[in-house]
Amino acid sequence: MPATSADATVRILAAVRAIPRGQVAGYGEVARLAGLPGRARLAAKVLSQNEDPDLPWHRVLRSDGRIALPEGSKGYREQCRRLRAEGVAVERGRVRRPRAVSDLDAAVWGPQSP
DNA sequence: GCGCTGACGCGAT
DNA sequence: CATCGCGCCAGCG
Repeated sequence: MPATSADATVRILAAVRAIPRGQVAGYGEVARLAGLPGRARLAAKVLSQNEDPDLPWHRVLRSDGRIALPEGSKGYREQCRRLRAEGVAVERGRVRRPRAVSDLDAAVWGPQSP
């Protein structure tokens, strides 16, 4: 577990960066992959504060596949746009999961990591 | 130290 | 399948 909130932030950002292009993950998933089970809200907070344009924050959604940002907001439209640009199908503010997120475990922890 | 707030999650209805 | 309610965790005034 992270000793400081700064560590947690770094871990969460790392987990987000680990999401493969064209795939999506829930806030809870991201937090879990970051080694912070149950801190979905923290993951959301971190993303809301983030300013890095290279960070694939748009690949993070609610557990039900719904876009978390308020519909019609700037960020909402931006997220839709970026997702579609990656070939992700977005319908009625929701994302059709192209694939399972289970692959992320290997992407983050590695195939041989405990 | 306390209460409010939020880019959340999940079971119940 | 769409909603509602309650629980959770951190940040902030």
